Amino acid sequence: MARTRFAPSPTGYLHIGGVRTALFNWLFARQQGGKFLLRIDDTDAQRNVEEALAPILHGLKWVGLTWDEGPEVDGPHGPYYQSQKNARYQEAVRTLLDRGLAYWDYATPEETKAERDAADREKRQFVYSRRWMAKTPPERARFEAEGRQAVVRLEMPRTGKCEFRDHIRGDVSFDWAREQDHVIQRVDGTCLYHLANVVDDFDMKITHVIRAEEHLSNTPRQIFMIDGLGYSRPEYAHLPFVAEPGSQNKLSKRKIPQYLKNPAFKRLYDHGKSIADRMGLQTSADTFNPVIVDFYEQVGYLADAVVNYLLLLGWAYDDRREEFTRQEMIDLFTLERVNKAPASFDPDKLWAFQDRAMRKVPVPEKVAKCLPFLQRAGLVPEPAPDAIRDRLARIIEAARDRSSSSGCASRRRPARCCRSSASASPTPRSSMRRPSTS
RNA sequence: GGCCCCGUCGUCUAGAGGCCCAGGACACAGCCCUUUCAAGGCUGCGACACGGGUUCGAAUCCCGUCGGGGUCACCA
Repeated sequence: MARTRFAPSPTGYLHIGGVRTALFNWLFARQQGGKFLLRIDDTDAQRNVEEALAPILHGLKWVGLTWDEGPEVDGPHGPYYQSQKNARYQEAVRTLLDRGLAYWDYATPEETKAERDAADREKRQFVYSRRWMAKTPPERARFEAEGRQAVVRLEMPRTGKCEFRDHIRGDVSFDWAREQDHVIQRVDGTCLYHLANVVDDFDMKITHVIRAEEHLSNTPRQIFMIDGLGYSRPEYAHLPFVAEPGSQNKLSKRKIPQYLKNPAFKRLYDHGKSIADRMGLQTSADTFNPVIVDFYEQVGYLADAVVNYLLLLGWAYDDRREEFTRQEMIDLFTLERVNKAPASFDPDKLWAFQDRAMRKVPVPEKVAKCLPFLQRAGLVPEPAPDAIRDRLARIIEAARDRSSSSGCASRRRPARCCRSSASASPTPRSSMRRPSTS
């Protein structure tokens, strides 16, 4: 049975690219009749894991990517937080040590850095001298007598190649000699990401590792541990990045000012901001940001439209079909059809999906969807009187095409939207605009 | 810089040697429909990074170049 996972670290927000990674994992698991798990990669002990995790769980729920095992639902292969598994990781480290695949290293960070710098200066590849390597108790005792403390490093091969198959990239190979003796356990005994990752994937019986391309070059060291620990290798699929509008750079939540120079991105942002302002929402870049999924929920997008758009970022079914229901996505998705090149985020196209999807929403549902927005904006009293509901329904009914097309593709549309959502008078006109985007 | 990955219209993509002087979608322009604005319909603009091969034939295979990205932590 296929088991996939999405393993975010608790950063306090859910990146749109992360949603896509989660989506692909979810689709694959659902299609195979397998399980989709959520695991929290918090080996780097943080104080407010709970607080930093909440937005991520919330975002996944909003887009409907439910997990079968993980936080809140738990499961038979927990815990699903890496911070709770250090003993288990140390056990794996011991195994690697026992098998001679890892060693105690007594170099200080300064000494390691000095070697690295020297290699840099001489323009050669850095290879650790293993000068402070200790593999036997006497060696350890000697270094410890000097007052040194040890980390555990992998003793990586220095010849040969690491080869593996990737569902998206085909056969990939790396020279072992390029790999470093990576640290897997810190001086304080806590373990690092790669080790934890490998152990968890094994403990959780993950069969397919579907993750972003940035992990492609991390794969050899993980495979080294997987093989060393006697685990079986999962299948891999390294997804291309979601790139910035109009470029190949990885989309980043910190570059909003730069993205705002892109007209389409600016339209997307301004439209959202005008709605947020009208409702008195906080719009600092940390929370209100089109690179973060929350943005779309706050502004009133349809989760299905966002998901449908994201599905097409790096994946296509054929040369015609672009709209899919959840079930169709599940039935039709294949890793083999995922593109290799990075896909840049196109705000206009996202908007087109939202617009089209909105037109299909029945009036009563639209009323229900936009009511909370009108209320937050102070245009409708909190328990909405029936008279207002009726009137709202009639407004939306009467203006259906218009309101659904207020999100249409014309350049002026967003501007008009903004104007109307910002307008204070609860006239039919102004109140029917917002629904169109809610 | 080393290594790895990638390279079809502005953007997302279809294309697995002849069906392609390259198809669809978004955006853009124009026309039709329409009391208006939308929606819808139609038309247009617009790409195989470059150079060599292989082949009767290449976007598709091979080599090189160029370009872009990723990665090289006691981060994840």
